[in-house]
Amino acid sequence: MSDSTIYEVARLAGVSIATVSRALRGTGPVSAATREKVRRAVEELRFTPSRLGVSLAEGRHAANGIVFPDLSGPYFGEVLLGYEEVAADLGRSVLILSTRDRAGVPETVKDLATRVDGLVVFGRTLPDELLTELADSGLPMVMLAREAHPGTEAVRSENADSAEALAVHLIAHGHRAFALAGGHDEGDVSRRWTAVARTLGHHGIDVPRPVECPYTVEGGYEAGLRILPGRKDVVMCADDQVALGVILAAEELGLRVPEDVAVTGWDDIMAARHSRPALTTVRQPLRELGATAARLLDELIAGAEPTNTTRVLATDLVIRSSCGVHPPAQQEEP
Amino acid sequence: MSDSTIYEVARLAGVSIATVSRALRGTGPVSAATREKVRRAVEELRFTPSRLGVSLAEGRHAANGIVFPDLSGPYFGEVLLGYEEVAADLGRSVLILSTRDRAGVPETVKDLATRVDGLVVFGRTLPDELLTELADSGLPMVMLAREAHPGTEAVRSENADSAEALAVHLIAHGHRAFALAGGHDEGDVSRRWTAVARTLGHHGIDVPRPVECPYTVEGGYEAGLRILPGRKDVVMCADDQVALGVILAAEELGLRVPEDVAVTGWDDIMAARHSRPALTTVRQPLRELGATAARLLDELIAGAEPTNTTRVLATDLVIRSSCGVHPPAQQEEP
DNA sequence: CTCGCGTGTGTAAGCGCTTCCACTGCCCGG
DNA sequence: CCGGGCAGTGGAAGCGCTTACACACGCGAG
Repeated sequence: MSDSTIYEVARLAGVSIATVSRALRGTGPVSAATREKVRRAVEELRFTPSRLGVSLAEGRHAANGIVFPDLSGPYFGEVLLGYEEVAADLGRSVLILSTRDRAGVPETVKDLATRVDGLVVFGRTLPDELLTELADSGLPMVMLAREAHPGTEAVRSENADSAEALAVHLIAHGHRAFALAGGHDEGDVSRRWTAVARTLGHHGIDVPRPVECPYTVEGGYEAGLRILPGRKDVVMCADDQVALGVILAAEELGLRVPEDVAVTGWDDIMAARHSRPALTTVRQPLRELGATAARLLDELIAGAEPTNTTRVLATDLVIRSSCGVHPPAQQEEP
Repeated sequence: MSDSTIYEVARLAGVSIATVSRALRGTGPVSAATREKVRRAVEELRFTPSRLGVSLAEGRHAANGIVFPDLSGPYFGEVLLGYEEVAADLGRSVLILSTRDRAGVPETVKDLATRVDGLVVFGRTLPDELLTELADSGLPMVMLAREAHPGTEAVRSENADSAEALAVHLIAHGHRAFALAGGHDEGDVSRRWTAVARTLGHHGIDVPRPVECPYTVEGGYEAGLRILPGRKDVVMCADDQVALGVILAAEELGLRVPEDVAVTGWDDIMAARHSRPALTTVRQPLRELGATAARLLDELIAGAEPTNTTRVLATDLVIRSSCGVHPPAQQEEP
């Protein structure tokens, strides 16, 4: 971009750069005649102020960052969508960083931090020391899908109550032999499994140990192959992708869902609605999660003090057919 | 971010800022003792160079932008994933901009352009004049999922041959009454429909006019309700989401897929594999599309001259059950 | 006829960095 | 014993902008 600079505009308009700046931003008084001269010069040179110069002088970037572990699957895309939308409305650009397993993440994140006015960080994407270091440096930060770290805000969706409601529904179906698919040390999921365990306990049902697996269809498939030969009534999965994988495994093993084994997911991704059997799951307000994070971050950037508080967004239990047979009236449109 | 500056590091280390810079970047000679003093000062102050200062001095941003119409649905997320991955490996940050229907897009894009070294633009997201203006200003640009605009590179996936292969397959199934769901003025899709029309023509089959609809499940559902009462054998859809919607509409109308009507998609999103019937579709290498764009852009930024060339990536015809009944051997794992 | 003030404009000081250029020692070959 | 060269370092310009401050001018009030 060999763009023209404010100096060339000033020269062409026959004024000083200060006047050009004032005319363009509407700060300070500028006579109508001058304003017009500047306007013409800007047009002729196709001048757009360099963001670098502006940011350096203003001391702000007008940009936000967001850090997530991976962009695959529908989950992060949806959240990002809500985030970008609000950020754009607030006049801020969005920088994304997907950490995956990549090495050198701390350096990359610190570099990102010098490009933005604030950062949204997903779940356990970054080590706690790094979060502390960033927060201590005064960088506004919002945590997503986890509890607030000291010096930040946070937003996640509800876990325990929904998990309990789902478990209760499954018990009402008559299911007694439960299995859990998907690792459990991560914040959100462990919260759900804890609630499920409590509920099962209340009903005198054996509490299974979660079978760890990656949160992908393949991961669910592998987990399903390990779990299903154990003659379970129902497999509760950490998310919808895992559930889809478990259903695939069930098919492979000649088991019918939900007649032989029920399966539930979490998130309500698009495929959950279209799969057969359609997936019983818990809908998270993904876009709203992103949008809320963007708004919280904006408040912090505007100067609000971090409250170390976690907002909790409500979820919806979505009953479809994968959890057992329902009387028609009870079923949602598939 | 009240970060420390290179001046504070220099003072603490007892050297000049020039030396600090050289020590940190490894340009120019620095004695081991000095290097160590600088290292310690950097550590103590937790110094990370301001990207703003670096970029302004270097005259480059080490960042790429990407502009797409919308982030909803799996399509863009996957492409973005491939793009971000390669960009990150090349040491570049990624700025995203989703235009949606928002007003003031040209201004926003121009602002974005001053934050990056190069831009990837999706399909027909931006008006041609704007593309020309950006290209003329010397901004390296890569077009995605469309033909190259003058002064740019482009990458898309193959359309005509795959569309023909799909049509041939459907004809072999015995289908004769074709319908097309999904608008057709957009580049990629119109290319496919043209190829389908040619193929049908060769076989003496009536060429239907595409029924316009948004590329969403809802759009497909609406289109399906309009199309299906017309007693068609097969509905070819602009993408998988539309196809899923048409299947929903078929169900609503009491039609069985594929026995009463066959349905095909395009893209091979996750839901295509898990829906029942599983969707016959054409797999686009979405991540590879993004990755290729990132690499092309990097070459342009490195100084390569734009060739106005369009790379075409190969697709895969994915035969599943929504297009008709196959002998078991012919079917892909669902 | 002044003084004071508001309007309109220019000058210049940063913002945080990179890098060209100049300078100081010191070592080594002649 | 001397000059050339080089390792090591600092000074300062410059990247493109915003804005505090200074200044000039014209006007109405005293």
